[in-house]
Amino acid sequence: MRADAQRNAEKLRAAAAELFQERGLQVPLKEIARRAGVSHGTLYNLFGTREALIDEVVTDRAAHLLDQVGQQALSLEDAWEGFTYYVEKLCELQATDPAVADVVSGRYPNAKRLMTACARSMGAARQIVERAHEAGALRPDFTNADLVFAFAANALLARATGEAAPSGWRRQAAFLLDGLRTESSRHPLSASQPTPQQVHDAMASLGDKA
Amino acid sequence: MRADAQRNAEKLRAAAAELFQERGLQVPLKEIARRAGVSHGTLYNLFGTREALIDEVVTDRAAHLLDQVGQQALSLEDAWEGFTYYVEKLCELQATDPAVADVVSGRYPNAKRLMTACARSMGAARQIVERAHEAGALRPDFTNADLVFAFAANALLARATGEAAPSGWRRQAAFLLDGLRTESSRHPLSASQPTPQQVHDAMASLGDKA
DNA sequence: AGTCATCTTGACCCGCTGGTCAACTTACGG
DNA sequence: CCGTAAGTTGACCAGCGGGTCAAGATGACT
Repeated sequence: MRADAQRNAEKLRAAAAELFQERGLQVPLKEIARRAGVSHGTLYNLFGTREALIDEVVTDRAAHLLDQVGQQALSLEDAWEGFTYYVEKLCELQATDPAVADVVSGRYPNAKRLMTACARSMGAARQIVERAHEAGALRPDFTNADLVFAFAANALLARATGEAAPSGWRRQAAFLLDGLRTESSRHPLSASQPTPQQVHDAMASLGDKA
Repeated sequence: MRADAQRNAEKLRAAAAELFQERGLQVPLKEIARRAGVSHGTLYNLFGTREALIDEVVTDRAAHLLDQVGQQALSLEDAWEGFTYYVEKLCELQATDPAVADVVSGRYPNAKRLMTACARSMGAARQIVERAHEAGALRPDFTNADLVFAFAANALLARATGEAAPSGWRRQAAFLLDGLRTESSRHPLSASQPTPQQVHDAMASLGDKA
């Protein structure tokens, strides 16, 4: 690789990192090129696809953040505290950082490294939910899939209302958490669980409409 | 107005009603014209703006549905039952009918009749929340603004995951409701209320991104 | 310095949206 | 039945996004 190409790749990575973080993973590639000060042709040249760029620029940071939150949650003595910490922190991360929100919502199936990081994070979530169940703190009918939907809802709400009402999502998250304690499960759910396939499809299509 | 124009207007209204209901209020106007079997020029001719078309085609049905849910909720003896009925039904309406979801989310400020219907519905919501508060069933720190955000979250989630997991939103709504009972308010909220201005801005910008 | 592979550029393609308007067609009253 | 006002049409404008590629520029090696 020639030195100028190297430099341009670096400029593009920097611009992409900024824009992804500011506006999410769907920012126009041409805009990234513009901010980097190179032609968009060069971007296509050096990275080929959006996914490749994401994988180089977002994956490590996102994986690090997600791992950190998961581990911190598991390191807390109390299982319920760990669970609330996890939910709150992750919601905050989503609200703060659109790139992470998009990662959590799990589209971009072609970004391989990203997907593995995402899977690892899901594992942590499963552990955290399980531990809370075992401690008898989390209502038993709350599943991992429900958590995924909750994060999806939070991501969408935070993105849609984030600028106008920066902590709108926060109260919703708090209300939800209060509804997830064991004591609340007196009132049985009427809606049945979605299948794993449904969860997967739902997440994959998160960004398609609206 | 000439008879053929009348007929075309009718065809356009019918097509618009269908498409709005199927896909929400942002469907391309050209697509409405296509389904109606007329040129898009004619649509602009007869209605001028999207808002005008919405006002003619959506307002009455949406207003009727919203009023009905509100009145039904208030007619229930038990204040808490009324509240849950209202939340559940309205969430269901949003999930079932993208047009109504868009109405509830309150964009399209130029559709005058729609906005007044929307305001009336907000009034009913306020009553329902108040009554639940007075009955001591609803946690005291839950406000009207929170309800608006909850509906926004539900609309976004239902639209994003509706096809893949048609009742994903339902469980979220159920968990939320369980968190809204008075007993749950032991755990005080840390996030402060959004200002009315924030709520307004947040709703106005709901459809802009993502 | 000269040469050639590598790299960059920006014009160009596609499809999608909203929106306008001159030229054509048609309904309807006299 | 015919003239004219009313209505319709589709080509056209502009803007957005993704994506390609021939032509030109430039880094690097001899």
